[in-house]
Order: sequence, then structure tokens, then C-alpha cells
Amino acid sequence: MYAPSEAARRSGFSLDTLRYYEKIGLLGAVGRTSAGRRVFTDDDLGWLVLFRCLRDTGMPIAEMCRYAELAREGEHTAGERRALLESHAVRVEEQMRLLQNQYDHLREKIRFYERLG
Amino acid sequence: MYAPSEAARRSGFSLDTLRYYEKIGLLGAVGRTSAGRRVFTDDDLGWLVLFRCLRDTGMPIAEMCRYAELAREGEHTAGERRALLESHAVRVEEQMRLLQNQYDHLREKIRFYERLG
DNA sequence: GCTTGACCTGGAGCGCACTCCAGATTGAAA
DNA sequence: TTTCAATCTGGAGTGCGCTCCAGGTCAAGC
Repeated sequence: MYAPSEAARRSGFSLDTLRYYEKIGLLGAVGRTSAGRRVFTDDDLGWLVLFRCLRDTGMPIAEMCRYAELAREGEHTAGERRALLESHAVRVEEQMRLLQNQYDHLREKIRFYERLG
Repeated sequence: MYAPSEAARRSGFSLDTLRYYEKIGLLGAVGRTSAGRRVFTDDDLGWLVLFRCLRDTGMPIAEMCRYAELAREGEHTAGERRALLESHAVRVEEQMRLLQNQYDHLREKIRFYERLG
């Protein structure tokens, strides 16, 4: 059980982002205290860690929503979820190759300045 | 000498983006035909290739503008330009590490689905 | 009892990087 | 000569992913 600030700290998302993710239905209904304050479970945290991973690798929010929705639909969507992650992973691989390539060009450019003096 | 569409094709930027880059002063004044159509030189193309590299590695446009401005100021800004690229390269390295890490997590998650059947 | 700080809601606003549009012009092909 | 694709300008609009705000509630420490 984590207070909002703790969930934010552990997930790396801001409080506003956590509220936003709940509002758009990315995070399922988060528990509340009797006073209406959010209480995040370990399960919620698990989702947040996954979202952190997917966001950091460039998945759009709409696609994360799709994934979360599938998961809520039950076990029978496991194949589809796996396919979704798999095709994302392929895109990430391309992204890594591009990044490495352009990084190399950047280093080349820097060497040009180094040779200048 | 390249027509706009050719410059777009070679740089990977859209026509609108090329116009936009000129408008905000990222690209210095691009030449025109007597009828007012843009003519891109090899030098322009060189800049576009650099911008492609910097954008692909996540540099914000404002920073590219800064770099371009320095270059226009002359030789004496070479040190500052180099420092700018160098600190960008460091950020890119961090970005690559993060991406690799999260990619590994993603692969782990996919393996979970694979074990499921 | 009072203050303080964390949290609540609904909704508006923002920064970035384009992207699209209207209305006009041009130049090469049929 | 007509037509049509490429291009021009200025300016408005878009999509994404948050981020901020006002006005209010609540719990704990002094």
C-alpha cells in the first residue's frame, strides 16, 4: 500500500501523470481511503513499472491502453498481448539501430572539431 | 542544386518541415529561382543531414538553432559548438543505456508470455 | 484549536514539432 | 494551348502527453 507521493517516487511518474493515467483508463480504478485518497497496491506499482518501460521505449499511450484493456479482458487475450509486445520490441530494435547510427555520425562530427584544435 | 521535393526525399524531412525550418531560422536563407521557388544547395543538404542526425538523437529544435547560429557567427565559435555536440552526445549515451535496459525488461516480459504457452 | 502539507476534483492550458489549408503561381507534358 | 503537378505565402490547426490551477478536504503535529 503506497500513498500517491510514494507511488510517484517509485514509478518515476509525477502525481499529475498518475492521476491522468487513471483518468484515461490506463490504470484501472485505484483504491481509495475513506477520505477519498488514492492507495496504490503492489499490483498497481507493477503496472506502473511496465508503463515506465513501455513509455521509455516510445510506445504511445493509446497502445498501452490497448494492452491494459486486453489484460483486463482476461487470460484468453494473452496471445494478442504477447504479439503487441513483440511488435513493439521489433520497433525498439529499429530505434536502437537508428540511435546507434546517428550517434556514430555525431561522434564523427565531434572528431572533426577535435582535429580542428 | 535540388528542388524542394528532392531535398525532402534526401533529408527525410517533409516539405512543410523544410519550410518550417527556414521560417524559424534553423536553415539560413535558402536560394530561390526567379519565380520564387526554393533551390537547395549541397551545403543546405549537409545541414539537413546534420539536423536529421540531431533530431533522431533527440536534440530539441531550440538547441539546433543555437548551434546553427553559432556556426553563422564564424570560426571563433568552434569550441562552443564542439562543447554543445559533446554534451549532447553524453545525453545520447544515457538515452542508449536506458533504452537498452528497458528493452531487456521488455524481452523479459515477452519471455513470460512465451513460457505461458 | 490551529496550522500545515498532502491530497482531492474538474477542467483549462501548455510546449513541442510539426501539419494543413486557402488561394495563387509556375513550368513541363500532352 | 490546356492541363496538371509542384510550388509559393501567411497563418491557423493538430496531436501528444502531460502540467497547472482553483477551490476544497483531511490528518497530524504543535
